[in-house]
Amino acid sequence: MTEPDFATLVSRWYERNARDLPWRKPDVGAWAILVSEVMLQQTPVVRVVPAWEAWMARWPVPAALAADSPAEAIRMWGRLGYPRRAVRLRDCAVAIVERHGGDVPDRLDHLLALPGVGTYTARAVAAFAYGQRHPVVDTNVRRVVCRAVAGEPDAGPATRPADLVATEELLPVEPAAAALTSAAIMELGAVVCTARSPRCAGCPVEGICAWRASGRVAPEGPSRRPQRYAGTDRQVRGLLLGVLRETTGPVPRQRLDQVWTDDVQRSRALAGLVTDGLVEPVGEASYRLVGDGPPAAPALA
DNA sequence: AAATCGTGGAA
DNA sequence: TTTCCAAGATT
Repeated sequence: MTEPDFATLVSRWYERNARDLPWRKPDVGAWAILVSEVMLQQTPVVRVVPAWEAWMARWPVPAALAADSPAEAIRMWGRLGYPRRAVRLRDCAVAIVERHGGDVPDRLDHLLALPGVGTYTARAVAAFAYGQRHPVVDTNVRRVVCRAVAGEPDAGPATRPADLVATEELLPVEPAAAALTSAAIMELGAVVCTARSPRCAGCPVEGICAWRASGRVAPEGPSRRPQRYAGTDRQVRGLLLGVLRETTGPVPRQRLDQVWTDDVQRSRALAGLVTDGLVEPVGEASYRLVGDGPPAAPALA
């Protein structure tokens, strides 16, 4: 008899240890999966759970979100971060209604064509919602595969085609089993094979992990580029949006001016929010979240 | 292809 | 206190 392979070991572990997340319930549809995947982009699970519950209660189908305003989507997004995702998710709902009759498409190419849906999210939906056999590679999977298979301390900065290939080779042939395996690898990276202090004791693949076998060599050199936040345009955008989010309708520019003293930076941040479709000018000296109120008066004849 | 884009909690 | 980083996408 042969030893269980990587996919089998991780899948068995997952079946006993998977977290009980709401979007993993057996009856959730593709829309629920899609919403969760977008919210989880760069945002921790613990913060997503309540936001996802509220979002799904309000907009249980794509058509419901598509019929509401970007402003409402931005408000419901709350403080999940990267609020462009809220606008894109609504754009995505509109596209699903227009192109696919209101149903989340199951084809990878159609998914990839949706706003805010990239390589990871498209594959995640195809696999987790529709049970298709596609490698689903996020930062967790990249790290796990990089360590366990290649024996390297860390993965590259972004998902590359080689990562998809390396992951695909680990998946079982049967589509449902492959999808389960992808979820399992992701979960392993999230709770066991973590970035900072991996808990190798209790890892289901400790015995066949290349990184473990080589003594868990540390990453070389100074880590990645600094990720400072204070004083950046991002912070200013966040402050501006915070005011607009908590106010209904137009906000006088004079009030927005109070969130940041540097005129140049504040103006640049506000212009960026407009460019990104989050904010729109109203009249001469006011701004509001996009669609937050009646549309601008049409030109009179 | 490197930069940009929020937020908050834990180490 | 500072630093790290958490299911990426877009340009």
